[in-house]
Amino acid sequence: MPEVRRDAERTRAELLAVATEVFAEDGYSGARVDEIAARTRTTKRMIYYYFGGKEGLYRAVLEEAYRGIREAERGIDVDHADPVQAVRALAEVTFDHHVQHDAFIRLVAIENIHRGDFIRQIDGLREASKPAKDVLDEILQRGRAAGLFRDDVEAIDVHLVISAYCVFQVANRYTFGHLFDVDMAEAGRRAHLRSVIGDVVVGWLTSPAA
Amino acid sequence: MPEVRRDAERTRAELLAVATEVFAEDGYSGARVDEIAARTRTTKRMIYYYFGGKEGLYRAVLEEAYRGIREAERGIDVDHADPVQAVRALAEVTFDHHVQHDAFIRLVAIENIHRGDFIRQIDGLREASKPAKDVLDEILQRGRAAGLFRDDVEAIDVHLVISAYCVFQVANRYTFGHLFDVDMAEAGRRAHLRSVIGDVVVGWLTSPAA
Amino acid sequence: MPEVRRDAERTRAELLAVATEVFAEDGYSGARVDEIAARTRTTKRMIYYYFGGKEGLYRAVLEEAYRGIREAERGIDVDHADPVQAVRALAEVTFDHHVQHDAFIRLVAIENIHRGDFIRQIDGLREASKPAKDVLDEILQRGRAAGLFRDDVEAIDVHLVISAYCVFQVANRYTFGHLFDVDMAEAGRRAHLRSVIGDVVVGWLTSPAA
Amino acid sequence: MPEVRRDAERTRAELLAVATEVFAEDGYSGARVDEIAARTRTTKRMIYYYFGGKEGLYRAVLEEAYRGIREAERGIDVDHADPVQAVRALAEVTFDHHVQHDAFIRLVAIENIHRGDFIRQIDGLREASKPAKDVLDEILQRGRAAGLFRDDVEAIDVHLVISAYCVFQVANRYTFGHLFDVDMAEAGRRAHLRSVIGDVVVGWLTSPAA
DNA sequence: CATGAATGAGTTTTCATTCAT
DNA sequence: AATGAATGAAAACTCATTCAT
Repeated sequence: MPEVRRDAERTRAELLAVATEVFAEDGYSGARVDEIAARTRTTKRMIYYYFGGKEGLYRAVLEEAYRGIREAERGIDVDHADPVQAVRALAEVTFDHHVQHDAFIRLVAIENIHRGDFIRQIDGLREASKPAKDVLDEILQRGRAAGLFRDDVEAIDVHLVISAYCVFQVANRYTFGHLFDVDMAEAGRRAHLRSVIGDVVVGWLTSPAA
Repeated sequence: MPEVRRDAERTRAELLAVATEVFAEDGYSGARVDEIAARTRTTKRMIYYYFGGKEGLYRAVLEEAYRGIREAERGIDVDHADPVQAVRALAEVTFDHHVQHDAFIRLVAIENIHRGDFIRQIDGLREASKPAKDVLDEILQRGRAAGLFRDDVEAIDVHLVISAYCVFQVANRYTFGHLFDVDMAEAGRRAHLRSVIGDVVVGWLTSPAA
Repeated sequence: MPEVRRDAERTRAELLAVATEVFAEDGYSGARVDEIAARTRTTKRMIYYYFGGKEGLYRAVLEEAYRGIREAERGIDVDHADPVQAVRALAEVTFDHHVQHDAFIRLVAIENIHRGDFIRQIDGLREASKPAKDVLDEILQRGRAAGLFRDDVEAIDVHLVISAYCVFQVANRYTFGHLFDVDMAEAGRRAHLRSVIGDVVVGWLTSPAA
Repeated sequence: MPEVRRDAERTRAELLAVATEVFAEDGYSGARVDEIAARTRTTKRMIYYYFGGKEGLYRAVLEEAYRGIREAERGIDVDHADPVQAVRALAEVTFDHHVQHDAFIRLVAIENIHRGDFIRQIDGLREASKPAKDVLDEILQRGRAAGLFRDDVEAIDVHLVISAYCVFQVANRYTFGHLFDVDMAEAGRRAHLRSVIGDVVVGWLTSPAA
């Protein structure tokens, strides 16, 4: 394996890692190509060499971030026999996952500000997102079959409820925290927040259908 | 009545209105002072005259936006005798409210990217946010007293669940919609989404305490 | 006497006083019309009304400052019978005068940066400057007649030596003080500096002609 | 030897040279970044690249100017055996030096208008200024030892007297020249002015102590 | 692959001055 | 005589990108 090649990979990876931080921190427009390069062992020129420019770098960051997240999600395994326990565990694990991936959530918020213009250009992302829903699907089916869950709720809706809660509690913690004078990141409060989403989903799913 | 004074107000207001649009559209860094001025009957110079600069203008936009939203919220009135009906109505009205104030939600997302640096500098916002929680408080108390609601849930948590759902469904609709191939803004889907948050909250609150 | 007229005078005088401070502080280019107006009870518009603009105001400031200084100088009276005592007294009084009129000296420095462009436009200044030399002339004549002073020194040269020393010690005190690590404005140092110029002039004048 | 590197030096040096002229001519506030760039083979952008901004450029100009002057001063050599001749020569050489460095003196005046704010930020300037005093110290000591000079005069005071005269005669020549109707730069006048400072210092130092 | 220098178009900000009343 | 609002030209500064080596 040519060592040059390896350096190239390393350079690319370093650029990507730093760019992820900077874009997550300052947004697309707020991020500075100069700053990204400066935090690296390489020079600005390499951004153009490897990624074609600022936009290409941002796209690469977004893609890499989604891939990393999906990878991490695959590690999530919720094989409780009891569907109620399973869905609560899934909610909690999702919660933890979001807390741990603050930078990713910021990138997603930024991408939404841009109306998803860049994410649409990334291939294969949709496929990678399927498993998230499939796991839920399976739990819901078991729950319904056991007469534990109401039968008018679809996996995508449950996923939406869980995602919304988990994302919001990280992404909007500054404004929400300020307005209601709570520190959303403080340990005790976090534990409480974590328990709430489980209660919400279980309470909802186990209530009688409308 | 001095007409001069009124022109000043008009200039200021126009600047603020246009700036709200532009900041919501492009973010703080992405917004261009030139563009804001160009969409106005005045010149760039007036931004500095009235707001001191780009940052001052952004701050004024944020403040004005929050004030407008709180004002609108005060119009929300949910006086159902039945607590269950009341909380569902509140969730749905909140949902509608968010759908209607897309620009505001974008501003809030932008402000969270900036870690709430500017919102903290605006006085009196916290006070204005209190009513939102108070309305819920009252409904919950009635629900608990009637033995309809579980008694281990606080108003702030309900508010969080509702807000998270309503905000997410607007703010993250581009990425979520893309990944799961749904148009979050399409009428039928919107109606469904609207009914879900009611189900979630009612199901949760009427389920047995943990 | 119409009161309006009096207010006008007061406004003009206030503008002039503030402008003197600001120009002396920041130089011609560095001074801000807005700042001058803001420190006044009137508005910017009055600067244009009374002085035609920034330049006119500066010219008025310069003229007024020179007039004030010449006025003050006329109060200087050195009628010692002894020419040696007289010239020393004059040097010391001049020293004190400069120390007291820091702002004026700054204005003169500023005007010299502008190569005296504005001072040349002020009429009658030359006439007002004559007395300064005349006083010296008289002392020198008495000193020469008494055989105390060398006879190859002219009043203008003595005036130059005294002025140079007195002005420099005020005007250049920041750079000179910094480079040689002394505080030129400290009381003890000031007293010493004051005595030096007397020694210099007396020593020079009483030394044998070349 | 990389020619690229040399271009960088050339660009920097050219910028500095032109900036020196422009700042000396128009003062800090009066100088225009655009004008400096225009007189150069590079663009305005390079000022920010190399000096960070207008202020950084001004600071660099000031530092460079002082260094150049001190360098030139080191060339001044006054090794007359006779202390009287030596001190007169020093005064005259200093006079010539000031006449030749008009731009530097203007910069110093400008810096004093700014109360020495920038000079204080330049390291090592104090050290570089020491030799000026040391040369005088040595001459004075020899003069006192030979019984030629009064023994109550310190080197710093002599330096002040000489500097004040030489600087004033250049820096304030416009106002002084106008008020007393003399052309301070005319050759005959210059020669006379030059002889005066020698007379002053020698007369002073050789006069009896107070 | 790598790098420091350079660039031009754009972006924010400032300022003396004038207008309408 | 006075005032707040408004202006346009100019000034400082920034940024993504490219060049020469």
